[in-house]
Amino acid sequence: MSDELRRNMALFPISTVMKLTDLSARQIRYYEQHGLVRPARTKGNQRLFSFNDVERLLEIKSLIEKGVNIAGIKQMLKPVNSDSEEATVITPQSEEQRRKFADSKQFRRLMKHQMLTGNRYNRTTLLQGELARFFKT
DNA sequence: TTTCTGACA
DNA sequence: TGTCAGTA
Repeated sequence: MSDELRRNMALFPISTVMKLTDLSARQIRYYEQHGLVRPARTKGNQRLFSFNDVERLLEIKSLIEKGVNIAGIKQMLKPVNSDSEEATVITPQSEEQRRKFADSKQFRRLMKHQMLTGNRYNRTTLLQGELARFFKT
């Protein structure tokens, strides 16, 4: 399984993303409305976020904290699809499979990998810190 | 129980 | 952005 694929796997429900990003569900949905992120959906219409989505949300968060408005962020984070989403939107395996995976050893490895590796630009990402915090407590 | 959309403040 | 309503 390629890194690209792993980063684009839709795995987290909004509750997990809230903890990871420290954003409210209201904010996350609001940013989605404005096209800042494109989480996948389950058959039940529930949002499923990927590592890429979470990372994007963290970038958005930092930008908001710096006083940048939605319009400004839209221009800075333009390509919502070109280099990541859509083409790879992995899918929502069945709910059972997803939940099972989210608690598996493989998942732990994935998380660890994300913490150590970071994104494809070999740059330390905000997500790494969030991930570490998420697993310590 | 959790999440979703829409709406009001 | 928070929060409430009515669903799925």
